Amino acid sequence: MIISDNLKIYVQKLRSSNLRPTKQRLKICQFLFDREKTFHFTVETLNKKINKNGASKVSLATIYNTVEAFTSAGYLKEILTSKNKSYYDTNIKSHHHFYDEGSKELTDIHYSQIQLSKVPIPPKGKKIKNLEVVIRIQK
Amino acid sequence: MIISDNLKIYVQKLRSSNLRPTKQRLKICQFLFDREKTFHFTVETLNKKINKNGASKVSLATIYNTVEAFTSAGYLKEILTSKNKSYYDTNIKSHHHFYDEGSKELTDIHYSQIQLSKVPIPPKGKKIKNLEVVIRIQK
DNA sequence: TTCCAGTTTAGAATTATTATAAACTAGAAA
DNA sequence: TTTCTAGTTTATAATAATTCTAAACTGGAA
Ligand SMILES: [Mn+2]
Ligand SMILES: [Mn+2]
Ligand SMILES: [Zn+2]
Ligand SMILES: [Zn+2]
Repeated sequence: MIISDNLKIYVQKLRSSNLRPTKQRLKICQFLFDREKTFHFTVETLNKKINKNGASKVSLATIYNTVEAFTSAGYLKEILTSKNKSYYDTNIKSHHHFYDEGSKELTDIHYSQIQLSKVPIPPKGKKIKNLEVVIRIQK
Repeated sequence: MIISDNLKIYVQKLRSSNLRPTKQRLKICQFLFDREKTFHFTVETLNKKINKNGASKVSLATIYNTVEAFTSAGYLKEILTSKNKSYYDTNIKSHHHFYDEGSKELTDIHYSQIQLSKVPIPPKGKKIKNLEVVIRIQK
């Protein structure tokens, strides 16, 4: 079901995340990366979608492990915005978000849409790891 | 142990949060608000400190309930920065933070220390609820 | 083809948080 | 003051997200 060009890319992504290309992991890759547009998800939604139509099942543990490995390797971005649940993003370019507190959905804000004209210097010996803004919105 | 001036303030804070001034809640107030400087905490650290030296105990449920009520009433600010735990701030003025991923500690950034010279318009029918920046730092 | 380190998986464990329900109490009213 | 009751406290159970475990399974090197 995976066209061979993409297969190579997925195998490469897995290998460089220190993961062997198994059929479960390739199924996850296909769902995450075989798309025109990037998207946001939680482990809960990913698990439901991956295991929707019968065929073979992928365990929740494998989904957690793979998402975690891809996040460490930089193929997914984790977005901390919600009290009890982690969100992930297949858009790994640095960018900002709206977070709708009603629908609990994230929307991308292109990096150039926010300009920080003044940023403080971090404490001695510390470096800025990440400066992405989450703007909370509601009705 | 609570000087009477502060007592009045605490009773007022509790009443306006729709809470009766009980001795457990006053103990929490004293710990949170009887200080020169504001500070950041988690429910876990607050519970430990409140119940450190013997005397009378305050249950974890009461701590959760009181913190939640003060947050809704605007006497505490909740800061979502960590995957599995909520942080709270007794500094309720709008301001930004450094979050140290090593020590897991928050540091205030005065509101004027960050200047956003360009901010996107929220989607139709939505308003910006909050625009406070968390800058992740590490060694 | 063999073989084993790496993998998958179901289920248990952990952690933060929220809910429950019985015993207690603040404070209004008698 | 005493009574009375709605609100409160508390221990404990329940829930939800996440992480761990250990036994069965398999990718791929040799
Ligand atoms: Mn939680
Ligand atoms: Mn959790
Ligand atoms: Zn995004
Ligand atoms: Zn602060």
